[in-house]
Amino acid sequence: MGRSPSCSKYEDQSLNRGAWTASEDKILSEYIATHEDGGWRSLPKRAGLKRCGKSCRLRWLNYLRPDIKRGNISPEEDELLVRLHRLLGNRWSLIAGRLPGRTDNEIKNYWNIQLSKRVQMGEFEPKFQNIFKRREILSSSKKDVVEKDNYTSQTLPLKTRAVRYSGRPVVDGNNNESYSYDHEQDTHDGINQEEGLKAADQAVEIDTSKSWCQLLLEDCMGNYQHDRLEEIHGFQPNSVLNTSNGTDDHPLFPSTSLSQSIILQENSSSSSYCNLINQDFPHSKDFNSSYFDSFLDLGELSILLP
DNA sequence: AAGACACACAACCGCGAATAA
DNA sequence: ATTATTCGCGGTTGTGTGTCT
Repeated sequence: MGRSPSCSKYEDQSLNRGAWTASEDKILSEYIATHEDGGWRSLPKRAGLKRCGKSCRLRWLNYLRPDIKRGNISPEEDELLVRLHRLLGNRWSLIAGRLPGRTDNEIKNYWNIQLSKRVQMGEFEPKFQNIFKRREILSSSKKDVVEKDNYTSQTLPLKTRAVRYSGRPVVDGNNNESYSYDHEQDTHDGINQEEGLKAADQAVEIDTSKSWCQLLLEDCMGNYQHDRLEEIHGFQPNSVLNTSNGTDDHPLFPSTSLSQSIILQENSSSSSYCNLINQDFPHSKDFNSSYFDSFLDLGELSILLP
Protein backbone atom coordinates (compact mmCIF):
# COMPACT_ATOMS: atom_id res chain seq x y z
CA MET A 1 0.00 0.00 0.00
CA GLY A 2 1.57 3.23 -1.10
CA ARG A 3 0.36 6.65 -0.14
CA SER A 4 -2.79 7.89 -1.77
CA PRO A 5 -2.04 9.84 -4.90
CA SER A 6 -1.88 13.58 -4.57
CA CYS A 7 -4.53 15.59 -6.33
CA SER A 8 -6.87 12.71 -6.93
CA LYS A 9 -10.59 12.52 -6.87
CA TYR A 10 -10.30 11.14 -3.35
CA GLU A 11 -8.67 14.27 -2.09
CA ASP A 12 -10.24 17.37 -0.56
CA GLN A 13 -13.61 17.83 -2.22
CA SER A 14 -13.53 21.58 -1.58
CA LEU A 15 -10.73 22.07 -4.12
CA ASN A 16 -11.63 23.44 -7.53
CA ARG A 17 -11.41 21.07 -10.42
CA GLY A 18 -11.80 21.34 -14.17
CA ALA A 19 -11.06 24.34 -16.33
CA TRP A 20 -9.08 27.17 -14.82
CA THR A 21 -10.65 30.61 -14.59
CA ALA A 22 -8.91 33.82 -15.63
CA SER A 23 -8.63 34.93 -12.03
CA GLU A 24 -7.01 31.66 -10.98
CA ASP A 25 -4.55 32.03 -13.83
CA LYS A 26 -3.76 35.55 -12.68
CA ILE A 27 -3.17 34.49 -9.09
CA LEU A 28 -0.90 31.63 -10.11
CA SER A 29 1.08 33.71 -12.63
CA GLU A 30 1.58 36.55 -10.21
CA TYR A 31 2.60 34.25 -7.42
CA ILE A 32 5.18 32.43 -9.51
CA ALA A 33 6.46 35.73 -10.91
CA THR A 34 7.40 36.82 -7.41
CA HIS A 35 8.21 33.51 -5.75
CA GLU A 36 9.51 31.30 -8.58
CA ASP A 37 7.89 27.98 -9.31
CA GLY A 38 8.46 24.71 -7.46
CA GLY A 39 7.22 23.37 -4.15
CA TRP A 40 4.01 22.56 -5.90
CA ARG A 41 2.46 20.70 -3.03
CA SER A 42 2.39 23.74 -0.80
CA LEU A 43 2.10 26.38 -3.51
CA PRO A 44 -1.71 26.59 -3.71
CA LYS A 45 -2.00 27.30 0.00
CA ARG A 46 0.74 29.91 -0.15
CA ALA A 47 -0.75 31.53 -3.25
CA GLY A 48 -4.32 31.36 -1.98
CA LEU A 49 -5.60 29.01 -4.64
CA LYS A 50 -8.24 26.34 -4.13
CA ARG A 51 -6.39 23.91 -6.32
CA CYS A 52 -4.12 20.99 -5.67
CA GLY A 53 -0.42 21.42 -6.33
CA LYS A 54 -0.46 19.03 -9.19
CA SER A 55 -3.11 21.00 -11.00
CA CYS A 56 -1.11 24.22 -10.46
CA ARG A 57 2.03 22.67 -11.83
CA LEU A 58 0.26 21.40 -14.91
CA ARG A 59 -1.46 24.73 -15.56
CA TRP A 60 1.82 26.60 -15.25
CA LEU A 61 3.94 24.25 -17.34
CA ASN A 62 1.43 23.67 -20.10
CA TYR A 63 -0.29 26.99 -20.37
CA LEU A 64 0.89 29.94 -18.29
CA ARG A 65 4.66 29.72 -18.69
CA PRO A 66 5.80 32.82 -20.55
CA ASP A 67 8.11 30.98 -22.96
CA ILE A 68 5.38 28.81 -24.43
CA LYS A 69 5.13 29.14 -28.17
CA ARG A 70 1.59 29.66 -29.41
CA GLY A 71 0.26 28.90 -32.84
CA ASN A 72 0.42 26.08 -35.31
CA ILE A 73 3.29 23.65 -35.42
CA SER A 74 5.42 24.44 -38.45
CA PRO A 75 6.40 21.93 -41.16
CA GLU A 76 9.97 22.08 -39.85
CA GLU A 77 8.74 21.19 -36.39
CA ASP A 78 6.61 18.41 -37.91
CA GLU A 79 9.64 16.90 -39.51
CA LEU A 80 11.78 17.13 -36.40
CA LEU A 81 8.98 15.69 -34.32
CA VAL A 82 8.70 12.70 -36.63
CA ARG A 83 12.44 12.13 -36.54
CA LEU A 84 12.53 12.36 -32.79
CA HIS A 85 9.56 10.08 -32.36
CA ARG A 86 11.21 7.55 -34.64
CA LEU A 87 14.23 7.57 -32.37
CA LEU A 88 12.68 8.03 -28.95
CA GLY A 89 9.18 6.64 -29.13
CA ASN A 90 6.50 8.16 -26.91
CA ARG A 91 8.96 10.00 -24.70
CA TRP A 92 7.11 13.22 -24.98
CA SER A 93 9.00 15.30 -22.51
CA LEU A 94 12.29 14.39 -24.15
CA ILE A 95 10.85 15.23 -27.55
CA ALA A 96 9.32 18.47 -26.30
CA GLY A 97 12.70 19.44 -24.91
CA ARG A 98 13.97 19.59 -28.49
CA LEU A 99 11.09 21.73 -29.68
CA PRO A 100 11.58 25.07 -27.95
CA GLY A 101 8.38 26.56 -26.59
CA ARG A 102 6.34 23.41 -27.07
CA THR A 103 5.04 21.35 -24.18
CA ASP A 104 4.99 17.61 -23.85
CA ASN A 105 1.22 17.70 -23.56
CA GLU A 106 0.87 19.70 -26.73
CA ILE A 107 3.26 17.43 -28.62
CA LYS A 108 1.49 14.34 -27.36
CA ASN A 109 -1.94 15.64 -28.36
CA TYR A 110 -0.67 16.76 -31.72
CA TRP A 111 0.93 13.40 -32.41
CA ASN A 112 -2.08 11.38 -31.33
CA ILE A 113 -4.59 13.51 -33.19
CA GLN A 114 -2.95 14.10 -36.49
CA LEU A 115 0.74 13.47 -36.95
CA SER A 116 0.63 9.73 -36.35
CA LYS A 117 -1.98 9.43 -39.08
CA ARG A 118 0.11 11.44 -41.50
CA VAL A 119 3.10 9.24 -40.73
CA GLN A 120 1.02 6.15 -41.42
CA MET A 121 0.05 7.66 -44.76
CA GLY A 122 3.74 7.82 -45.60
CA GLU A 123 4.08 11.57 -45.57
CA PHE A 124 7.35 11.49 -43.68
CA GLU A 125 9.33 8.77 -45.37
CA PRO A 126 13.02 9.47 -44.80
CA LYS A 127 14.33 11.72 -47.53
CA PHE A 128 17.97 11.91 -46.56
CA GLN A 129 17.96 15.26 -48.20
CA ASN A 130 20.80 16.70 -46.24
CA ILE A 131 23.18 13.98 -47.14
CA PHE A 132 22.27 13.49 -50.74
CA LYS A 133 23.01 16.77 -52.35
CA ARG A 134 24.15 17.49 -55.92
CA ARG A 135 27.04 15.47 -57.16
CA GLU A 136 30.20 16.86 -55.80
CA ILE A 137 32.58 14.12 -54.97
CA LEU A 138 36.23 14.67 -54.41
CA SER A 139 39.00 12.78 -56.06
CA SER A 140 40.11 9.68 -54.22
CA SER A 141 43.67 10.96 -54.35
CA LYS A 142 42.82 13.25 -51.44
CA LYS A 143 42.54 10.26 -49.21
CA ASP A 144 46.28 9.91 -49.15
CA VAL A 145 46.95 13.39 -47.87
CA VAL A 146 44.33 13.61 -45.18
CA GLU A 147 45.74 12.80 -41.79
CA LYS A 148 43.68 10.51 -39.65
CA ASP A 149 43.40 13.05 -36.89
CA ASN A 150 42.00 15.53 -39.33
CA TYR A 151 39.62 13.07 -40.81
CA THR A 152 36.75 14.76 -42.57
CA SER A 153 34.04 13.83 -45.01
CA GLN A 154 36.46 14.42 -47.84
CA THR A 155 38.07 11.04 -47.46
CA LEU A 156 37.50 7.85 -49.29
CA PRO A 157 34.59 6.25 -47.46
CA LEU A 158 32.22 8.99 -48.48
CA LYS A 159 33.38 8.90 -52.03
CA THR A 160 33.17 5.19 -52.48
CA ARG A 161 29.75 4.97 -50.96
CA ALA A 162 28.46 7.81 -53.00
CA VAL A 163 29.77 6.26 -56.15
CA ARG A 164 28.07 3.04 -55.31
CA TYR A 165 24.78 4.86 -55.32
CA SER A 166 25.38 6.96 -58.35
CA GLY A 167 26.94 4.54 -60.77
CA ARG A 168 30.61 4.61 -61.59
CA PRO A 169 32.83 7.63 -61.98
CA VAL A 170 34.38 8.08 -65.37
CA VAL A 171 37.65 9.96 -65.39
CA ASP A 172 38.47 11.95 -68.53
CA GLY A 173 41.90 12.99 -69.83
CA ASN A 174 41.99 16.00 -67.54
CA ASN A 175 41.39 13.82 -64.53
CA ASN A 176 37.82 15.16 -64.16
CA GLU A 177 35.26 12.71 -62.93
CA SER A 178 31.77 12.26 -64.22
CA TYR A 179 29.22 9.72 -63.13
CA SER A 180 27.68 7.94 -66.02
CA TYR A 181 26.43 4.52 -65.14
CA ASP A 182 28.92 1.73 -65.64
CA HIS A 183 26.99 -1.47 -66.21
CA GLU A 184 30.05 -3.60 -66.77
CA GLN A 185 31.54 -2.64 -63.46
CA ASP A 186 28.33 -3.30 -61.61
CA THR A 187 27.98 -6.68 -63.25
CA HIS A 188 31.49 -7.44 -62.14
CA ASP A 189 30.52 -6.42 -58.61
CA GLY A 190 27.37 -8.52 -58.70
CA ILE A 191 24.96 -5.59 -58.98
CA ASN A 192 22.30 -5.94 -61.64
CA GLN A 193 21.55 -3.14 -64.07
CA GLU A 194 18.12 -2.33 -62.73
CA GLU A 195 19.55 -1.94 -59.25
CA GLY A 196 22.43 0.15 -60.49
CA LEU A 197 20.28 2.48 -62.55
CA LYS A 198 17.82 2.89 -59.76
CA ALA A 199 20.61 3.82 -57.42
CA ALA A 200 22.05 6.20 -59.97
CA ASP A 201 18.72 7.98 -60.17
CA GLN A 202 18.84 8.86 -56.54
CA ALA A 203 20.27 12.21 -55.80
CA VAL A 204 23.77 11.58 -54.65
CA GLU A 205 25.15 14.89 -53.79
CA ILE A 206 27.27 15.48 -50.84
CA ASP A 207 28.15 18.61 -49.02
CA THR A 208 31.84 17.98 -48.71
CA SER A 209 32.37 20.91 -46.40
CA LYS A 210 30.96 18.85 -43.57
CA SER A 211 32.13 15.73 -41.87
CA TRP A 212 29.99 12.67 -42.21
CA CYS A 213 29.32 12.92 -38.52
CA GLN A 214 27.75 16.27 -39.08
CA LEU A 215 25.79 15.00 -42.04
CA LEU A 216 24.58 12.03 -40.12
CA LEU A 217 23.45 14.08 -37.20
CA GLU A 218 21.85 16.72 -39.33
CA ASP A 219 19.86 14.17 -41.17
CA CYS A 220 18.95 12.39 -38.02
CA MET A 221 18.02 15.41 -36.01
CA GLY A 222 17.34 17.98 -38.66
CA ASN A 223 19.10 21.29 -39.06
CA TYR A 224 16.88 22.52 -36.32
CA GLN A 225 19.10 21.09 -33.64
CA HIS A 226 22.35 20.95 -35.47
CA ASP A 227 23.62 24.38 -34.57
CA ARG A 228 23.27 23.60 -30.93
CA LEU A 229 24.87 20.19 -31.28
CA GLU A 230 27.83 21.64 -33.08
CA GLU A 231 28.14 24.38 -30.56
CA ILE A 232 28.36 21.86 -27.77
CA HIS A 233 30.56 19.16 -29.20
CA GLY A 234 31.98 20.24 -32.50
CA PHE A 235 31.20 16.81 -33.84
CA GLN A 236 34.59 15.77 -34.88
CA PRO A 237 35.10 12.10 -35.49
CA ASN A 238 37.41 10.43 -33.00
CA SER A 239 36.48 12.94 -30.37
CA VAL A 240 36.06 11.66 -26.87
CA LEU A 241 33.10 12.99 -25.03
CA ASN A 242 34.06 12.70 -21.43
CA THR A 243 31.04 11.74 -19.43
CA SER A 244 32.83 10.19 -16.52
CA ASN A 245 31.02 12.34 -14.00
CA GLY A 246 27.69 11.41 -15.49
CA THR A 247 26.69 14.97 -16.20
CA ASP A 248 27.85 15.56 -19.75
CA ASP A 249 25.52 15.35 -22.65
CA HIS A 250 24.80 12.59 -25.04
CA PRO A 251 25.89 13.75 -28.49
CA LEU A 252 22.52 13.10 -30.06
CA PHE A 253 20.41 14.17 -27.16
CA PRO A 254 22.17 17.08 -25.54
CA SER A 255 20.24 17.39 -22.34
CA THR A 256 20.37 13.72 -21.53
CA SER A 257 22.93 12.72 -18.97
CA LEU A 258 24.86 9.55 -19.41
CA SER A 259 27.47 7.84 -17.32
CA GLN A 260 29.49 6.51 -20.20
CA SER A 261 32.35 7.75 -22.26
CA ILE A 262 31.70 7.81 -25.95
CA ILE A 263 34.30 7.61 -28.62
CA LEU A 264 33.38 8.29 -32.20
CA GLN A 265 35.48 6.49 -34.74
CA GLU A 266 35.45 6.50 -38.47
CA ASN A 267 35.69 2.85 -39.32
CA SER A 268 33.03 0.59 -37.98
CA SER A 269 29.45 -0.45 -38.47
CA SER A 270 26.23 1.02 -37.25
CA SER A 271 25.36 -1.87 -35.01
CA SER A 272 27.31 -0.77 -31.98
CA TYR A 273 25.87 2.68 -32.34
CA CYS A 274 22.36 1.28 -32.47
CA ASN A 275 23.08 -0.85 -29.45
CA LEU A 276 24.08 2.20 -27.54
CA ILE A 277 20.96 4.07 -28.52
CA ASN A 278 18.79 1.15 -27.51
CA GLN A 279 20.66 0.82 -24.27
CA ASP A 280 20.18 4.47 -23.42
CA PHE A 281 16.66 4.66 -24.69
CA PRO A 282 15.15 1.24 -24.12
CA HIS A 283 11.68 2.49 -24.86
CA SER A 284 12.65 3.21 -28.45
CA LYS A 285 11.57 -0.22 -29.48
CA ASP A 286 11.27 0.65 -33.15
CA PHE A 287 14.80 1.84 -33.41
CA ASN A 288 16.91 -0.51 -35.45
CA SER A 289 20.08 -0.50 -37.40
CA SER A 290 18.43 -0.39 -40.80
CA TYR A 291 17.40 3.17 -40.23
CA PHE A 292 20.91 4.23 -39.42
CA ASP A 293 22.45 2.05 -42.07
CA SER A 294 20.83 4.36 -44.57
CA PHE A 295 23.00 7.13 -43.26
CA LEU A 296 26.01 5.12 -42.49
CA ASP A 297 26.43 3.98 -46.05
CA LEU A 298 28.01 7.36 -46.50
CA GLY A 299 30.62 6.78 -43.89
CA GLU A 300 30.96 4.59 -40.91
CA LEU A 301 30.48 5.25 -37.31
CA SER A 302 30.95 3.42 -34.12
CA ILE A 303 30.66 4.35 -30.53
CA LEU A 304 32.89 2.39 -28.25
CA LEU A 305 32.12 2.01 -24.63
CA PRO A 306 35.13 2.09 -22.35
C1' DA B 1 -32.75 23.34 -36.54
C1' DA B 2 -31.03 19.52 -34.16
C1' DG B 3 -28.55 15.51 -33.24
C1' DA B 4 -24.38 12.78 -34.24
C1' DC B 5 -19.83 12.74 -34.88
C1' DA B 6 -14.97 14.24 -35.18
C1' DC B 7 -11.48 17.02 -33.69
C1' DA B 8 -8.54 19.84 -30.65
C1' DC B 9 -7.09 20.89 -26.44
C1' DA B 10 -6.98 21.07 -21.43
C1' DA B 11 -6.97 18.60 -17.45
C1' DC B 12 -6.86 14.43 -14.65
C1' DC B 13 -4.97 10.01 -12.96
C1' DG B 14 -1.78 6.61 -11.46
C1' DC B 15 2.70 5.14 -11.43
C1' DG B 16 7.66 5.15 -10.84
C1' DA B 17 11.72 7.91 -9.96
C1' DA B 18 13.93 11.16 -7.24
C1' DT B 19 14.61 13.37 -3.07
C1' DA B 20 14.19 14.45 1.79
C1' DA B 21 13.78 13.10 6.45
C1' DA C 1 19.43 1.95 4.85
C1' DT C 2 14.72 2.73 5.11
C1' DT C 3 10.53 5.15 4.71
C1' DA C 4 7.79 9.09 3.49
C1' DT C 5 6.98 12.64 0.38
C1' DT C 6 7.15 15.16 -3.84
C1' DC C 7 7.72 15.54 -8.61
C1' DG C 8 7.38 14.47 -13.42
C1' DC C 9 5.85 11.54 -17.06
C1' DG C 10 2.76 9.25 -20.20
C1' DG C 11 -1.82 7.41 -20.84
C1' DT C 12 -6.43 8.62 -20.61
C1' DT C 13 -10.59 11.26 -20.08
C1' DG C 14 -13.56 15.36 -20.29
C1' DT C 15 -15.25 19.29 -22.62
C1' DG C 16 -15.90 22.85 -26.00
C1' DT C 17 -16.28 23.71 -30.88
C1' DG C 18 -16.91 22.84 -35.67
C1' DT C 19 -18.83 20.03 -39.38
C1' DC C 20 -21.83 16.87 -41.43
C1' DT C 21 -26.25 14.70 -42.22
